[in-house]
Amino acid sequence: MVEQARAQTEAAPDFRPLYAQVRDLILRRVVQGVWRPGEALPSEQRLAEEFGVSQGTVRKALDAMAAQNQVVREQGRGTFVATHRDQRAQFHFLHVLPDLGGKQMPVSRVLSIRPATANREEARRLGCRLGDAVTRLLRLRTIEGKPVILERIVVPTALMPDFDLPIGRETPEELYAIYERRYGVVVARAEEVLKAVTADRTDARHLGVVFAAPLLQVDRIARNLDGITVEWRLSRCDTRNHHYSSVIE
Amino acid sequence: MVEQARAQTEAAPDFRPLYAQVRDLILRRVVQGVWRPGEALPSEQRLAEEFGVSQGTVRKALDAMAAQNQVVREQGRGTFVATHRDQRAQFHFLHVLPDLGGKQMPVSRVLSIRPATANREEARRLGCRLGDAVTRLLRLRTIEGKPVILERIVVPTALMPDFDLPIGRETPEELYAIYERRYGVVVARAEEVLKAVTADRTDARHLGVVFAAPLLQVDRIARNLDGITVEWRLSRCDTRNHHYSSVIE
DNA sequence: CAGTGGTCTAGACCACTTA
DNA sequence: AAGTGGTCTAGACCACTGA
Repeated sequence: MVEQARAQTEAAPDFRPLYAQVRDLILRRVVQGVWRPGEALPSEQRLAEEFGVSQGTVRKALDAMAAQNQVVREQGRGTFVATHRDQRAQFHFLHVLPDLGGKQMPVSRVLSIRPATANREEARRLGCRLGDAVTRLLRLRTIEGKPVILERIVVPTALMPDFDLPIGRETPEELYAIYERRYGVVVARAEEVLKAVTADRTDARHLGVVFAAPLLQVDRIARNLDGITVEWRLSRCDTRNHHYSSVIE
Repeated sequence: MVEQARAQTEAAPDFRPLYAQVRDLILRRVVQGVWRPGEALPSEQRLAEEFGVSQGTVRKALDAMAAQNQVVREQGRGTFVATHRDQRAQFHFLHVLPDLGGKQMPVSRVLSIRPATANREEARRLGCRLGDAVTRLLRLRTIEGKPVILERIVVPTALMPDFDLPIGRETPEELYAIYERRYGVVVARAEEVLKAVTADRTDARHLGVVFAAPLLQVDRIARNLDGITVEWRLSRCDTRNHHYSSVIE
């Protein structure tokens, strides 16, 4: 197995546990698009034969991946590459919910979308160079008819060329599902920084709050399976009737 | 094993996987204080013999518990009941951090502490009856010398009788470590609801912000291993130079 | 029915800690 | 050296899915 790993990854002996090596080999193939989101992986037995390890070792690798939402396992059916086009994943990155009433997907409308070049802050946050091509997006999300979240989104053109969306109309698909379908870019992880801020004129107009009203700001960096930054998103939320939900366990 | 489980839990056949039954048996003993926080559990082999299952099944149960931070496993040493008196656990429930500069434990000072009876809201949040005895606590936390978090904390007297703390002085120990040491109450899980609010007079005075300044409010319900609510905490944070950090993966 | 993942077992060897 | 958890294997049987 170590030999096989070497053959595929370029020398460099690897003394980590076999299951960790197997996990990374599978992950690499997912990143390369050998198996696309939503598709089935080969069975544990086939993977074990291919990698020259026991089925139990493959199982441990896949269980670890399932724990990180990288694959989904279904008894009797198989193991599938995680996808945002899937009910399961819909709410994983959505933490803003109504105070009363259950989970419900917000309705999203694009206010503006246009190509630009990364300013200093965008370059820093996206990990690209100053002046690199990006797409800037302003989006309003409403929950149960009420405007709740105003989002300023920046994506690097290098990863998502010619990114465009219809303006004004309801966007039928989740943004991360669109990244995935159009570009094969899979958001696997996000880091969020939350602060309380005051509404500026733009916030106030779109969210229907008074100027300087308190808003919850969510600053999110989204990364793919490789850890590459694929989006910077700055959301401002009216939390009078909604909240950000977090569980620690 | 199913028979043994029955013998210990009172009839009721259990068709769940063995490892899940083993996990719950171990969890119950931890809740009952058979093994106290920080203490070592018997080895996998001993537990396997006692429960009449294989070592692999006990391992799967303990691995699942370790994944939920209920136990800590150390190669060559043993498996230990999780404790808040432990560097590892210190930051698990602390999500408010300085924007610049690494993690650092806040300094906590009690402003007031007094017994009371649960009002309607407290009873609802704590899951106790209106008028039940509680202890109310007002606490200020400073990070790098700056006041950052003002906390209103309510704990049920039923779980933590005669709860008291010195006022004004720096509290040397974490509150959850105190719950654990004094009462054997282990906080295992918390649900947080975040909103942006405006500072009232009390907030403004203690946090050094102007009246109506935007603050991040963190409303937390803390539960023990059994899911019993052990604390309601309403924190208001000045997020001008600090933030609430959240990772989604 | 064949094929998949889920559970459970038994045993081997390794890495690490403690004495 | 003895005891612990960590890794890896092999094989059995079960529960579930879909043709």
